[in-house]
Amino acid sequence: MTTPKRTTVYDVAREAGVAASTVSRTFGNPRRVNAATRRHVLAVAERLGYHPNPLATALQSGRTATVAMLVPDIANPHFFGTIRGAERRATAADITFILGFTDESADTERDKIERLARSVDGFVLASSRMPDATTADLAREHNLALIDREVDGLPGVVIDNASGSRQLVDHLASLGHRSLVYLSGPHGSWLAGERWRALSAGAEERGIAATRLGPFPPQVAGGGAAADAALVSGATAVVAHNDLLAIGILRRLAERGVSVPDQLSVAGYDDIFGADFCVPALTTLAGPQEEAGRAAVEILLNKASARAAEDGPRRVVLPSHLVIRDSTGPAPA
Amino acid sequence: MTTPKRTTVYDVAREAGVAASTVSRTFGNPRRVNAATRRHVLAVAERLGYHPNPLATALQSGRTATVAMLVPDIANPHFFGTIRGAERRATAADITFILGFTDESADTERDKIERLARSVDGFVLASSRMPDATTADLAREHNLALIDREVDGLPGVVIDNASGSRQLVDHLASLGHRSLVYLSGPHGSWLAGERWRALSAGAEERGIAATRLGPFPPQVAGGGAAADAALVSGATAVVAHNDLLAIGILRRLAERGVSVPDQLSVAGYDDIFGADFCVPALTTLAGPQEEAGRAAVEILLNKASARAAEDGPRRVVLPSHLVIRDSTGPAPA
DNA sequence: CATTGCATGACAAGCGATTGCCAAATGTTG
DNA sequence: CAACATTTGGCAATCGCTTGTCATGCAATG
Repeated sequence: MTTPKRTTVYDVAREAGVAASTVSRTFGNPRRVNAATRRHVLAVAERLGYHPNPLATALQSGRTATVAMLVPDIANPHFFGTIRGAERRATAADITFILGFTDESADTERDKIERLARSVDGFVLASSRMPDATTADLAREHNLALIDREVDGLPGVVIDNASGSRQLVDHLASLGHRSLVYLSGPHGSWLAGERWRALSAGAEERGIAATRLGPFPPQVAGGGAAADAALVSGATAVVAHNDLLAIGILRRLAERGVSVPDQLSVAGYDDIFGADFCVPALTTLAGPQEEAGRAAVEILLNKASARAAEDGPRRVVLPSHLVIRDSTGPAPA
Repeated sequence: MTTPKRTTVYDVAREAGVAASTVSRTFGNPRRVNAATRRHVLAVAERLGYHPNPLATALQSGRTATVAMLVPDIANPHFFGTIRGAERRATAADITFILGFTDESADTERDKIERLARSVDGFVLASSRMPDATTADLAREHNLALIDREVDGLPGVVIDNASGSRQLVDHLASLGHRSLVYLSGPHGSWLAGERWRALSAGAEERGIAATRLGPFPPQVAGGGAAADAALVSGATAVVAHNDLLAIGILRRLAERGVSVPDQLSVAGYDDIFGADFCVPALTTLAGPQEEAGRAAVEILLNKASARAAEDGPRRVVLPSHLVIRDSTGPAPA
């Protein structure tokens, strides 16, 4: 169970006939040690089964070789890809990956950050629920990379919702729709604001009416109320805040005998697991989720190492693309 | 970004007029310090914004207050619940939660364990792919809790597949099916063996024929081959290794114009996200996923603290229940 | 009132690395 | 061959906290 006695730098040093510092440098700063010596030390280390103790390393150096990712809720398949991308990137760089859920709560988020502060080199905040000011404050003390969220001056990666939403509007417009309704996500959600902004701007351009309803909980369960609200609105197309909500809407519409897309078109965001096999299959805006997670960790890693050429926070915008399936169709006559 | 200077036990000690050890005990061993002193120290700590450095604590004490969970692949929604349950339980106990993916590889799994060994108090291994011997070896040096896997002498939690599979067989038998085929998961999968064992035993009892085909990759993409194989077998009911595979099968059958459940009944395991809204909605064996994750972490925590009353490895068996939906029906005449 | 027993708190030695500084060894150059 | 520039390796302090050991002061006991 518990290890009796681990081999340390000293064991290796003694066995190899060098100083402990040399062993340390062999691992952490190889160019400071002679190639031959290095090889020898590594061989001895190998033979003794030595691995540097990450805690001791972190304590002294301040580098923990660990990043933490905070996600609102794992119940949303949307985050799978992002989580996986982040984990993969971290692992590839020999970085330990900590995952936490914030239950959609800004307080929990903040709390977890404080709690983990000393144990990690940085945080990936996915769809953070914290207000701008709080986030900016935290960024002063911690290394942050945001996903799907923009805060002035902070680095991060977003999936291009603006142009994606335009595509969505164009798609609907081309099908003859003259009015659409956006069923909004959580109140404080940056993404919801962003999407609505793009949607309404696009709608105006195309000369079609756009209204916003909500907020609705961005879950399948939120679909009931959302669908009913959409029906009352009289619009011929609904754009849901995300696929979870859209799927819930499809269900409710089926229950109420509203035919999709004949009577009403429905679209979502994220292209989550299941979006292709619900009925009808969902038209949705897809983005490179995994890439987003990867890029966010990348940002963290870069900031940690070369803080050179830092001409501003690193911002990454990833392209989105519209996946047209069966839930959208010509506007009813 | 980087903290300039953190407050330490010494700062607090000086400010509070006590020894550093007293401050330390105030946090780690409260009963060793006078209530009044304790209150005072805590107040000072609060005022100074002091939090013990988890790394330093871990380095000295050997307790890291961290657990790691290793999961084959996050692409399978099946694991969401388990991950979430584990994270919740850990967080509730003020334990940091590390998540890693093993890509269905025993080597990766083993490697990650070695790598994290010093940084965590224990591992939750979900659907571990490692052979029994390896697992037992590792358990000698590390604190393990298995999920959905049984290895002699090791603690863990499983969802009762045996009785669940019986329920499944009974359900099919009662619908008049006289032959079923099990489309098996990965070759080395303990779960696959377990399910087949229970399925075939149950089938024999009910006097119906059971065959096993595969292995198939336990993913939606594996469904094509699986469905075709099932059709050739001539059985009237197929039981897929998991819902992912089952959903893939449903798709393929739809493509081929085979009507489910009229011509063929299909069932899966796990009751994953989407199992209720695929077409037809999937009959599947559901289990308390979240509870499993929670229980596994619990085991780890108990082992770490009270290693008393240890009359054997702790084993938890969680009940499963059959969710009957539309993908199973009367056997064709 | 002297004695014994406890509960507290202080000291100091680690836990296992990293790293600034300096000395020795090596190689280069005139 | 002397003089100097570079490497390379070693010493020792340090990161922030835990914990065994021991001294102290107090209350309880006879």
